[in-house]
This record gives sequence, C-alpha cells and structure tokens, in this order.
Amino acid sequence: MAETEHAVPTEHVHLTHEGMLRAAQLRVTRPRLAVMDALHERPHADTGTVIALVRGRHTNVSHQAVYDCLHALTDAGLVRRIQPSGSTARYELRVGDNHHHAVCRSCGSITDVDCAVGSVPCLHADDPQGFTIDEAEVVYWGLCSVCQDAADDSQDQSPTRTTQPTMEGRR
Amino acid sequence: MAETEHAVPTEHVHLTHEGMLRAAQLRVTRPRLAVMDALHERPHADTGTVIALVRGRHTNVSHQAVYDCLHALTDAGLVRRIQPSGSTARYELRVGDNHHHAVCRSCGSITDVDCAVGSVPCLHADDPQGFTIDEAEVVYWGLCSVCQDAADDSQDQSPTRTTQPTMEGRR
DNA sequence: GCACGTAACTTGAATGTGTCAAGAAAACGC
DNA sequence: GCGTTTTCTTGACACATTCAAGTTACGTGC
Repeated sequence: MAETEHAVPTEHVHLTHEGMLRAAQLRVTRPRLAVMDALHERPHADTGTVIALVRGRHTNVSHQAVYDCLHALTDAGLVRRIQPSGSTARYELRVGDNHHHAVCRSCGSITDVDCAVGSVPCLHADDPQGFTIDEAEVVYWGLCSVCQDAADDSQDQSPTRTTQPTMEGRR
Repeated sequence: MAETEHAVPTEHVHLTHEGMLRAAQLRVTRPRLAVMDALHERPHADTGTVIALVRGRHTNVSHQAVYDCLHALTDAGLVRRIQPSGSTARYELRVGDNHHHAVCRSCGSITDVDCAVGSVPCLHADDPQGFTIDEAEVVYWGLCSVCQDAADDSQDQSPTRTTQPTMEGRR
C-alpha cells in the first residue's frame, strides 16, 4: 500500500489544498478536502477508491458528494480526469505539467510518463480537417515491469500487484 | 446522412468482410456481417448506433449479439475500439494503419488524424519505469470546424452537426 | 446431401457507474 | 450572529455493459 508519495507533511498538504480551493473560488468543505487528500495519497484512483478512502478516515460522506466534489474540482482545473478505454473514470491532482500515462494491460496500473518530445509533444496534428486542437492526450499501452516479469517467469502464475483491479478491457 | 464513404459496391464490401472473418477463423454469421457493414457505413459509431443500424436493415438482432460481435471482432483485430473520456465505447473497422482521433468537445464528433510524426509517432516514452509499451494512443481534443464557426458567429446559436450526440464529458 | 459438435445467438435478468431531484446542512459575506 | 447560496444527504433512477441458461445455426466430416 503506497504511502503519501511526496515527503510533505499532511498538515501542509491540507493547507495547500485549502488554498487551492479558495484560489479557485470554491468553498472549503470537509468532503472536498477529503477528496483532495485521497487523490494526493493515491494518484489515478477511480471513484470507488476515492469514496473508500474518504470514508475510511472521515465521517460518512455520500457517494453523491464525492461525485459532486470530483466534478467541481475537475471543472475548476484542480483535478484532472483520465479514463483509459475499458476503465472507469480516474482522477489525479493536476500538477499543471503536460504529462501522459502508461497503462498496464494486465493489472491496469497507471504510471505517469513525462512528455517524450519536449514540453508539448504530439500537439501538432497536420490540419485534421479544420479541427482546432487545444489538447493532446496520450495513453501508452503495455505491460508494467511486475506483470512483465510474471509473464516471463511462468505462464500459469497470474500476476498480482498492488491493489489495482484487474483490467480486461483492452485487447 | 452520410453514404458509404468509399466508392465500393456493397456486395464487394460484404465479400471482403466475409473474407476477413474467415481469415480470422471466425464463423460467418449474419449479425457479424451486419455489424461490419454498420461500422463501414458509420465509422466511430457507438454501440447504440450499431444496434440501430443493424436492426434497421436486417432482421431482429439482440443487443447482446451486437456486444458479442463487437467483442469478437475486437479480439480478432478486425475492429478497433476507442473510448474518449466521457463517451461510451465506439468502434471502427481497423485499417491497420496507426492513426489517431480528434474529438470535438462541443458535438462529440470524431475525425481520423494521420500520425503527425511519421509512421509510429509517439511510441517512444523515455523508459517509463520499466513499462514495455506496445501501443501509443493519442486523442486530440478541440473544436471541429462546424462548432468553431458556430462559436465564432454567435454565442446564442448552439452548434448542430451530423447525428452525433452532444458531448459534455470533457471540460 | 446429412448429421454432429461447437460456436454463436436469444432471452431475461443483474451489475455497477454515474446522474437527477428535493430537502437539509453548512460556508461565506455582511 | 444572520441570511443567502452553495454544497451535502438521501433515495431513486438511467444507461451501458455483463452474466447465465437454453436454443439456433455454422462448419466439418462422412
């Protein structure tokens, strides 16, 4: 189980989150802070995971509230929503940089990938019939190191990894 | 309503589809041919559209059969499944080339985009922590020419376009 | 051409993610 | 502190997709 990935005290994170909410002119509420904490602790978490994390450490929060929070935060640009094919919606605290994601076909784990080609990678599609493009979203599909090793070692031993659900969506 | 986009007689297309099924060692059934016809006529159609098209010109086909066909065809590599964030699954007859998609934030229409950087574009992520990447999927987000014009002209006139449903998923 | 075995389809129900709606609670500005 | 507005709670709903059991029909061998 992954701990907080950056070595930042929780209080400071909390204060930062509060400031981010205020800067975005959003009201500071317990559910919103809890959602942001959850996403800070577990990047790329899906909605169910967020709900579980929020409920794990705080008082009861309705699933609807979590959905509302995620929508509000996404609309405000504080949270980024990603949804690889075959997966439910996942969220991450937006870092503001332009990074992409690598998704493991076997276990569904998601890893951040820095832009391969400089800062703005594949944003230059050659005039796609009048389209005005403002964002390029890149998803790399493959096998994570763990699942790859498991596949190499033996074929009858199914790969297990972290707490991410198995992903069967993609061929 | 768009006609068949390539000037190929339907019979030939049908024969081609049958051959593709046999080559993939799949049984040739009416529902499968109907699904392939539907995708040939309407690329990037979602499941509901495929069901409607199949039922429109053929006898009753259960929705379950359409799902099974799409899965079988996807597994066999004859059909490619795409799922932009906020949209349901969409399918297209696989051309075998490595092309990407541009999705309109306003009307949800999808346009094919040829690879910007040569034949295999963004496949080289710089060693994403041991990931073995076999495919890079790129989705360009923006506005199609129609919705762009509509936005430029007047703001109170909502853009209308083809028969694609409105897309509200993405910010 | 006919029969058999298996893959594929039909029917019906279930799962689960996400949304809608109405009322209650709480955050923020004064 | 008080009122307004946003946000949360509760409950129900909508929809895409899947599961399961039984029937149909495709393809192969005779």
